[in-house]
Amino acid sequence: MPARESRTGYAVLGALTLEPMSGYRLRAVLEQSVGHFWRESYGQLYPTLRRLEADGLVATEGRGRARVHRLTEAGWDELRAWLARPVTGHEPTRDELLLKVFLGRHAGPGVTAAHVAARRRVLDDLLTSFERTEAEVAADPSPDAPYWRLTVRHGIAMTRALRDWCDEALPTLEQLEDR
Amino acid sequence: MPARESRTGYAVLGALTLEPMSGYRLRAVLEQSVGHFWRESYGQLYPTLRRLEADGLVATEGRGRARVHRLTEAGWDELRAWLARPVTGHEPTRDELLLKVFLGRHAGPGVTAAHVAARRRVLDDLLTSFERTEAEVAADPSPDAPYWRLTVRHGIAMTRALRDWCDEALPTLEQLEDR
DNA sequence: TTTGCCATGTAATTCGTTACATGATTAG
DNA sequence: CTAATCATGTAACGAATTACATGGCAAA
Repeated sequence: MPARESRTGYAVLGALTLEPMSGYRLRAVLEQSVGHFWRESYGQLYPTLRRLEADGLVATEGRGRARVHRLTEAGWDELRAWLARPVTGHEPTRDELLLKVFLGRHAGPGVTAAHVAARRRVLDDLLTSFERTEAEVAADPSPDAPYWRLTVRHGIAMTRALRDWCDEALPTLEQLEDR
Repeated sequence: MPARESRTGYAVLGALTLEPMSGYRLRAVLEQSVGHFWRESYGQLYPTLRRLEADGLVATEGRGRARVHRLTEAGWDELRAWLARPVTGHEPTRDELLLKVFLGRHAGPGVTAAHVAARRRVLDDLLTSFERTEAEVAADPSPDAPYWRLTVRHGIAMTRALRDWCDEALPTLEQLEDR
């Protein structure tokens, strides 16, 4: 049994607070807005939409290109109830890079450092991307924008910390291999 | 199809580099050493051990309380080959707290701040625990210890960054609700 | 002798991705 | 007309957790 009830359902309900939209659009919106800490695939999305509709939390209107899903009153209630519930779990995410660092002594010379360097390389780009996003959100007059901004700042903080860790770890690794 | 080949198998092989041990002990060792970024349950562990043995990567010796699993030469080779392969994926972990923050405007007053405060509360304890661990690892003469230490420092860096983010987010949230 | 830890495992269930398959609509 | 995008979905697969079930051994 999974520790978590269907979180995908709540991500969907959450995205539909923005406006009614198609499943396809939903995926794109999720990717652009919460993509840096939450990702959904079609294989999850469509079955979830049907389940939500069966439960009366989402209603589907129109057909063809004009087909959209929207939150029902029950959907809003369910979402608000979920928002009020304590955050469950705090599960450590499995980090493959860290596992390889942990076992680094058994790797060939330079191998682990290369992994860290590879990770390091993407972080600056990620950071500028976050910073551009923050500027956009800061200029967004939507009443949601301040909340969105907090999540972006979270991304910035974590990315910076990770970058600094890489910069600290790389010399250490090189030094370890001098022997 | 999962993006990742069985990472559990490599975690098991990795833990067995320390010494031959039972599945039960394996679980405990994993929890204590890499538990902050990697967690395995018995439901994964035992089937994985059998699979590894069937593949000739692990050999099982003794029986009863004296039963232990150890790495074979093939197991060492497989582990080293995996260590050398680039880290796959960089998947953003689904963060339920962030999703609730993102949707914070739709929550009742104080609700989102309470979630952040709850998270904040555990971080100091976590941090002191990490710092104690770091001191232990720093004093550990094992040739593995410097690598272990890097992963602990990663935990410290991330925890501090998260704590600082909470401290920044809380006043913002309170201010948002003044309206 | 009974409590607790060591030890191994299974069953049910959910989560989630990837690859595949199909078709409508729209812009060039 | 044709390529790209919008749109919906299914099938196969594997990862992973939780709860359950069982038993030996050792110490108090």
